[in-house]
Parts: sequence; structure tokens; C-alpha cells
Amino acid sequence: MKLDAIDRKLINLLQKDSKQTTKQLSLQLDLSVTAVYERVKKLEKEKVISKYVALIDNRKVDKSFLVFCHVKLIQHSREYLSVFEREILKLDEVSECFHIAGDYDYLLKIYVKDMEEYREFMVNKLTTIKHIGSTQSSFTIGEVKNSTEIAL
Amino acid sequence: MKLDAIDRKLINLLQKDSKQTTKQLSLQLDLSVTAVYERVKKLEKEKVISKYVALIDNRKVDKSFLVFCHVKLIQHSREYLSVFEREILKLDEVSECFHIAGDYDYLLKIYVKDMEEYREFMVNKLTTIKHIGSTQSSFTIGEVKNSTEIAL
DNA sequence: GCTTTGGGTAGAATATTTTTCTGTTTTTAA
DNA sequence: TTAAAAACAGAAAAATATTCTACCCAAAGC
Repeated sequence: MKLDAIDRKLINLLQKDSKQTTKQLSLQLDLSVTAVYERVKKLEKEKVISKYVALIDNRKVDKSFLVFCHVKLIQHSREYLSVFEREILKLDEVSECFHIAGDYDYLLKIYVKDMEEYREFMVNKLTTIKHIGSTQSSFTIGEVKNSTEIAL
Repeated sequence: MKLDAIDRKLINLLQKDSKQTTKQLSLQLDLSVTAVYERVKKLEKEKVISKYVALIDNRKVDKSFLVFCHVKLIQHSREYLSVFEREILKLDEVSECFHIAGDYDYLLKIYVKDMEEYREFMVNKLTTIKHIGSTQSSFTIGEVKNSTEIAL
């Protein structure tokens, strides 16, 4: 799918606030309500927009402790990678998990209540996964930027 | 604000899909439309729900290359930290930036088109920021999980 | 040159949803 | 136990989303 300048501007608006009415969007884009409506529907149909979600303030739900954890497996066999990834998907505390190149194999973003809950998570959940070689945890001191936007 | 079991279930539903109608939510929560409506409004008012956004497929908008970059400053003075953070906020490619404890000071999540665009970003943007000691980039090979949900 | 076709658009209509309103039930605290 | 506050339900009203019809305009073909 090809995106023109209007599509990109529309995507940016929806990345910032998806609760805007098509009327509001139409004013900002200098288009009719119908024109905006059909562009949005097309972006949804083509899966450019994958979903609409509510973002939650982690402090307000008592998940103030954010940790990034690097994980190294003992081997890089397809089998080991597959097992690890399947098990990670079961852990709700892990909001993000990426397979990365470099010294460590995976980078995890983990939301918990506090250090105690993190210890529980490490001891009873993460490190029970097979084939993990080593881990290194980085505790978040401050949040400079935590956006879901992708700049176009 | 105190959250009961219904609030948590509601938050989970909205974290997964914020386009559901209050009617749909009411069926899943066994409540009336009005009861759901008022709970949602309260969560918004209390900023438990911070915003509603559209999530974009990075591959569909030609930002397939995801990089995590660790940054170390030459010193940890308030001044240096402040300058760095202010400059990072200006860089659209950086979707996340956290101040972390450990060997490196910051962890950045960066969406770009490809390695060439990343090189451009490093040379012309990131490394032009004052007081940076060293950086280490981790390129993403695969995406196991990339959620915005916080498990409650 | 003229017509045809299709994509994008606009405005009006209809359908759906949100929001408000009123009254009731339940919970909380004195 | 009772008064006050909070939570809830159903209906009415307001706003919005969605559909429908028609228009415009550029490119392609006769």
C-alpha cells in the first residue's frame, strides 16, 4: 500500500490520539468527513493500523518498577530459541521481548511492582526457563520518553 | 484511586482493544452500559488511562529496522543528564528513552528504515549530542513480543 | 476531440453509539 | 439503624459513525 502525505499526517494524528472524531480529523486535514473516514478504513484494512489500545499509567496501577533484562542462552540452536520464546510469551510481566544480535540474545522489558516482585519473577519464572545461560538486569531510574509512536 | 476486580478486567479489555463499544464491554463485564461508561470516565479522569492511540505496523510504514542503543555519558552531572535528555526528546526516531542504572546510563529504542538510515541517525543526530562517552547498538533480529499492555 | 472509467471526494440519510437524565439499589460511615 | 454517598439500570437525547448517492477530475482508449 502506498501512503501519501495526507495518509502520513492522518497516521500521526491517530498515533497521538485515536479518540478524535472523524470530524476533528477532517478539520486538521482539510478534507470531508467521508474522505477521512475512508482513508482510516483503508489503513485498518491494510493493517497499517494494527490496533487501537488504551495506554495505562504504570504508576497508577502499582507497576512502577521497570526493568530491562538481557538474556543469553547457553546455545543458539533453533530448539533452544524456540523453547525460550514460547515460554516468554506465557509471562505477563514481560511486555516486550526482542531477539537481538550481539553479546546477549534477548532483551526484555518487564513491568513489576517493586524489587521484591522482580526477585519473585526472576527466581520463580524467568530463570526456570531451560537453556538460559546468563541474564543481566538494568533497573530504570527515570523515564525520559515512553512513546508508542513511530515517526514517518 | 482504588481499583477493584471489575476495573482491572475493564482495563485489560481496553488495553487489548479500545475500539470496543461500551455495549460490548458491558456484556463481557456483566454490567449495564451506564455502569461501564462511568467506570471508564473515572479511569480517564484519574489518568489511570493516560491516552488512546492507534498502533502502527512498523513494517508497513517502512521502519523495519529496530535498534536498541545503550548510551554512556562522560560524566553524571545534573547538567549533562539534562542536556542529553532535552536533546533526545527532539529526535523523532527515538520512540523510547530510559535512564537506567548500571554500566550504561540510557537505553534507547529506535525505529528506522534500514542500516543506512541508522548510520545517518548516529552520525548526524545522536552522536552530535554533547557529553556522550560511548554507545553500544543492538540490532533486532526478531520480535517475540511487542505489547503495550501492563499485566495487572 | 470525445467518451469512458475509476479513484477520490462531498453532502445528505440512516444507523449506531455516546452521553445525559431520572430513579433505584447498594454500600459506607456515623 | 439511619443518613449520605456511591454505584447501578433503563430510557431519552445528543453526537458520531456509517452508508448511500452523486459529483469532479484525471488518465486511458476510441
